[in-house]
Amino acid sequence: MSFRGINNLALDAKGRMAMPARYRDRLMESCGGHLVTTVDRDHCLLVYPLPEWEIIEARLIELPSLNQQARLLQRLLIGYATECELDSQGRILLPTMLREFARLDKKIVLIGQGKKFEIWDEDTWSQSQDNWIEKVQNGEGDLPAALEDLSL
Amino acid sequence: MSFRGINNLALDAKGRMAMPARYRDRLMESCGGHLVTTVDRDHCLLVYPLPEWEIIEARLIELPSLNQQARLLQRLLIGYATECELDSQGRILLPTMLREFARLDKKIVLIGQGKKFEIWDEDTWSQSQDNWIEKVQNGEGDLPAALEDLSL
DNA sequence: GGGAAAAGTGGGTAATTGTGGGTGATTCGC
DNA sequence: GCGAATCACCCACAATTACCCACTTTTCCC
Repeated sequence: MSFRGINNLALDAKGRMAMPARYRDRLMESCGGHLVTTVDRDHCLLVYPLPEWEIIEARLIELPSLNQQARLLQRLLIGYATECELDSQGRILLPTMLREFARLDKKIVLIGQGKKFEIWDEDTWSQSQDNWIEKVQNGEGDLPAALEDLSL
Repeated sequence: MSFRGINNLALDAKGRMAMPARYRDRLMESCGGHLVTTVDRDHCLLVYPLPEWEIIEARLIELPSLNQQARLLQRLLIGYATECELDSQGRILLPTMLREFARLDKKIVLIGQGKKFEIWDEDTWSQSQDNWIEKVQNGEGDLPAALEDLSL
């Protein structure tokens, strides 16, 4: 069972985000409301249920330490990873450092992405999106083999 | 058993679409009225029975996370994917964000496309159609291998 | 063609959800 | 040890959503 869907939300003055009600039950079941938030290369935030995060983290740690790319990934993802718990009203507090990293203003976008969520600043999201659609349509960039014969 | 046929429909003031009656029985059987709506690159919406969608989604999630193209596709398709249930009158509510994405006005077109449906804004639909026919006639664009030996 | 049934359309109400803010407790630094 | 800042919980309001009912139009059958 995976997370999907897009939500327009707002941060309150304290930097809290209300997790949409439709996800809450599932989150309480799968991780007791214990979440981990970290950053992504394209300046958005990632939110994992703790157990899922631990798998990812383990994989990251095992990456070859001498590889430059691997080290950068480790520093970003593990470095910024912060535990956040759902409060009694189903909100999580996003730490200041993470909000700054993703340049989150008041209006944000939360999207389900399978095992995780992504959080975007609304402006960043809509700007990037126009870009993507263009790119995807023009077929810019290399298609991984797995995509070549994807039938929707 | 696949969905086919084209339907001229209208959204009501709340953004709901009445699923044509001839599909309803089949939809109730195959997924209990549990549908998933998401977006497509050329600004229309896709509607899948939940089980069908889950297959697609699983494939998308397994794509390599470091590939740019794959991430874009995931964000669009999984990000926008929203569960919609047929209500007691056989309608589905299309979320505001999806309606905006596909620029749906009042008059829309619903097209059966095998395992899924496509929803277009009526104007977008008729314009695009003219475009395509022209392009196909002029033989613009490359044919992927799978199309080269397609026999109609 | 007339009647009945089904389908499409519209709207009201009540419950849920998202958002904002206040207050007390705790923690951290000085 | 004290003050300031932060954090967690509580309550309240506003907007949205889901559910329900009623009306109009079309279709199908007799």
